[in-house]
Amino acid sequence: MVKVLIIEDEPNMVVGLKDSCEYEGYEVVVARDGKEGLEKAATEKPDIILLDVMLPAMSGIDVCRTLRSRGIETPIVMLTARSQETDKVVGLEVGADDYVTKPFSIKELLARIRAHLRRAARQVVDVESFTFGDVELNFKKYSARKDGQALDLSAREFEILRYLIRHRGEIVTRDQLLDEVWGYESSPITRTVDNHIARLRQKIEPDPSEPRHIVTVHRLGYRFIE
Amino acid sequence: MVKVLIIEDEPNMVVGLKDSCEYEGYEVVVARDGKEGLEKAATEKPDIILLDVMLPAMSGIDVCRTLRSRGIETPIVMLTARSQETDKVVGLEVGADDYVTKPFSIKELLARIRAHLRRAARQVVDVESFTFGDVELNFKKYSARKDGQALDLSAREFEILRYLIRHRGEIVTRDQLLDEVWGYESSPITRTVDNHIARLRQKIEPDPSEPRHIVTVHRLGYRFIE
DNA sequence: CAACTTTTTACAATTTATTTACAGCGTGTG
DNA sequence: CACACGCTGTAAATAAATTGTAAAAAGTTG
Repeated sequence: MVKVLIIEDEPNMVVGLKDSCEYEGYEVVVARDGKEGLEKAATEKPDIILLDVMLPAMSGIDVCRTLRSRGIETPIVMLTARSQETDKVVGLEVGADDYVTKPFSIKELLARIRAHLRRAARQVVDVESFTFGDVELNFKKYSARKDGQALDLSAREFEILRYLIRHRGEIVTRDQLLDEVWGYESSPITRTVDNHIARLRQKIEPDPSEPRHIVTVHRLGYRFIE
Repeated sequence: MVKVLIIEDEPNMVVGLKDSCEYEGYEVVVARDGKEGLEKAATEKPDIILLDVMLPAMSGIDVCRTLRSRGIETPIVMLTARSQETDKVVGLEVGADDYVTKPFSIKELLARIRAHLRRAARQVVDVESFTFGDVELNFKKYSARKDGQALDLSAREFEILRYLIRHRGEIVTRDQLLDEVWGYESSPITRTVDNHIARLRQKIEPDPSEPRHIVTVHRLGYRFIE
């Protein structure tokens, strides 16, 4: 069973989050301040942590930094009333995985939680490098080669490839990619994915006009084949 | 036999619902308040639940939320006198499958119940892959083979096959296919279905001019036979 | 600001879906 | 049994939806 640790002092917020998470079928543990949060993160071993930035005594930023410094790699979603960009940057720098600004829709938050849990679950079987055709990828170093030659891929391109490879053989929809690679909740009609795929094909396919690795499945999406 | 749990306190309503359901051939269990409802949902294992929003002590919303949080996935149809949109939204958010506002026609309610039961029944027998004759389908990967050879089916063709297979042995009308596969509400006269069936036969039948799997039932529709 | 990456836009190319048209079939009737 | 009439099969034409991709616009980064 999935366990969620909520570190939040504002009672109304706690109730709302707790109910939503329990409704989602998660087990919930609540901590009212940073100190308690640190303790419970260690003892309860939650699968994900929802962390308010504004806490009495010890700020969420500090809690997050401390957790990471202790080697705890549980996904952390930061919650805040402030919408300043700087906060977001600090939060992510300090090791949070996601950052949600109040007021947020519960639906969106739950979706993000699901995404993190999915990602975390998958990481176990994740590989550091992957080779197909004459392409060689190193996900840890973000480096790639084709025919032994250095190949220049952007961060986004790497993420797309990583996702496709994780799901190789399966059909991956554009929505799925937008959700998981871009982190978008709902997708307006956009051709972004197609464009990235096209560029990727130019880079990795032996013959981009006749893709062998990133195959399109009409009406459904794409499929990666080794 | 289909069992319906009615959670409702108003006696007249109970009688009306009970009679209608029994006339429809369902077995009926009644709970007079939320607490009793929760108990019976667990002990009686109904196939569907009709739940009044206005209940003494514990509201229908709470009952619904609790049921879902306990992992009970039985279809829930909420009944209410209020017609505010907000109620509806809350109801559906909290995990109800449908929402009917009083006064409602019994006929409509029964139709909705049937729809939910159909849907629920289908989910159980759903498969990831299916084999018949020398054809092998994988609905998850949207891949197909015939005689071991890759077979190219469009997304729509897959959906038609999926529907036929779910209802194998039964007669499936063109309207049914248009409704369920195409999502069309009402169907003007069209030969679309016939054309798709013809194309499917070309692809999957050993001898398309003498169909063995997708058989036409004159004046009624088609029937899938393994 | 300059170099780069990402996203949007626009339109062509491709694939799939639908309609049309007509031949042939099934069935009930005189 | 022939014949009418609605039902079905299906090729071909037409329409619609989906995808590829270049180029422009917007956004990022150092």
